[in-house]
Amino acid sequence: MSTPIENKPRWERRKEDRPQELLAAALDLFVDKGFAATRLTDVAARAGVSKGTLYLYFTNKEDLFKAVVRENLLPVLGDAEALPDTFEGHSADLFRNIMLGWWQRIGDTKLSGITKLMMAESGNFPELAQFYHQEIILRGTTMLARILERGMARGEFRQIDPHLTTQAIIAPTLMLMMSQHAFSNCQTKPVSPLDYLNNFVDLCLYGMLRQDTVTEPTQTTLSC
Amino acid sequence: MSTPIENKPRWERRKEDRPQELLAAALDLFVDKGFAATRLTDVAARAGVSKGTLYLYFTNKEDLFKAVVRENLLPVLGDAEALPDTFEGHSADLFRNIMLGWWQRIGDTKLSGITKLMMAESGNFPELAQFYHQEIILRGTTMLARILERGMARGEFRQIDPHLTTQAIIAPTLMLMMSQHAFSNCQTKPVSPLDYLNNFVDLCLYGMLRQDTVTEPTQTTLSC
DNA sequence: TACATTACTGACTCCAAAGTAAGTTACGCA
DNA sequence: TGCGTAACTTACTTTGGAGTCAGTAATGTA
Repeated sequence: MSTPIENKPRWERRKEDRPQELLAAALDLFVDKGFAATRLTDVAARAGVSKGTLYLYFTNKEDLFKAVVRENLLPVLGDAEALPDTFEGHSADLFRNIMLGWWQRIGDTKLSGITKLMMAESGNFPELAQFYHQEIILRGTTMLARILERGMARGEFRQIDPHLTTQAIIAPTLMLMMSQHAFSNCQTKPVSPLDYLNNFVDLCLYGMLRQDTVTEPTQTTLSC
Repeated sequence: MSTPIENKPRWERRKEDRPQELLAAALDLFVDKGFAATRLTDVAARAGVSKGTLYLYFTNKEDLFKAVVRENLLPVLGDAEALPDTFEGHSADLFRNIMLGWWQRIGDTKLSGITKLMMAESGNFPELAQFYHQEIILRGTTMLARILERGMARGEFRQIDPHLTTQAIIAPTLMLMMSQHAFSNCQTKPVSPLDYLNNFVDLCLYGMLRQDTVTEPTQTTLSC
């Protein structure tokens, strides 16, 4: 209980690790409270350093914020994009694979908080929003659209509008990420993300109508 | 061009209208910048009054914020909830009606911004988040679930999990609302919300699979 | 037209958090 | 073991916006 002779220094020099630790702490707080409501003192404290140290590695609050978004997202790029090219098999399976893999790699990670963050702050940081839109949203939609086109080309999917449908598919995934970080106190019966995703994939593939009563949709909205 | 003799007073007494005008101004700025980044001076200026006037009608910033959310949402409640009881016809039509009506009455309105706002600030205002979750999200999901159950009861929809599917349907609607207020500079090709919604309704009803190849899903996820 | 009332203004205080810089301590190296 | 460097701390200054209040002017009333 009592502290014996402590030879431990009051603090250590860890120049290499500080940035990452500060970024991780900042991500947590930004996601939780938003950009403006986050205090840099708290970020520093969570990273186990003082505020002054933070300013050794980041020039100001905005710089820190941008670094949080960029540094966390860049490592993720490109992994998922290869899969559609090499996959052999029914497009429905490819589709389900991609959705669940996405969840595993990104959604079920601290990274999911960035989505909520960007949604909230995109108006205040236009160029950063541009970056996010270009590097994340656009890449995701493009990859999905290629899967839909693959399915149509192989006669496995009916003729659908790839652009609109992609948007419709991305949306619940983004929502799922965000709902991990919002209304967390309110969820009377929290939905299991995996159940949710699987159910959504079924909905996309099979629709809601009974098979024996189904007719092809009129597709008044196929506008491209 | 030159101002002639001006008898107009420098300001008017409009006790009755001020609150609404202040709320409208606050909604715009809160949605745009978030709670913390919004300056009350700007809110007052946008409403055409000085900051002091704002404090005549609202006790502080948080009070204004709560009023923005509550006052804007309460008038909307209850309208849509009656429809499913009286509707006669195929559940697919009822479903499409509800979705498009919802968009018309709420989504395509300034109210849609509140969704983004609550998503971003729910962590900072727990009781308000509770209110929103209870009075908006829960009501919406309940109504939708009843439509799904109606469809299943009448043999028009296949057996699906009402809870999960409802969540899956609500999500894109919420996203659509939010995307009206985020990344507005980035949309290279902005999607028409109505096209998007119609396409999504088709996706929900008919799925993606070709009808001649379709088989009933395994429904591994029907867990309730 | 003078007066009373009160909606409204705007300059003020105050505080919290961003940002700074002088001082302190860990630690590599002779 | 002592010295020099620089990673880190702490106490400081600055800034910006929330909240206040004494004063001003619009409007109803006699």
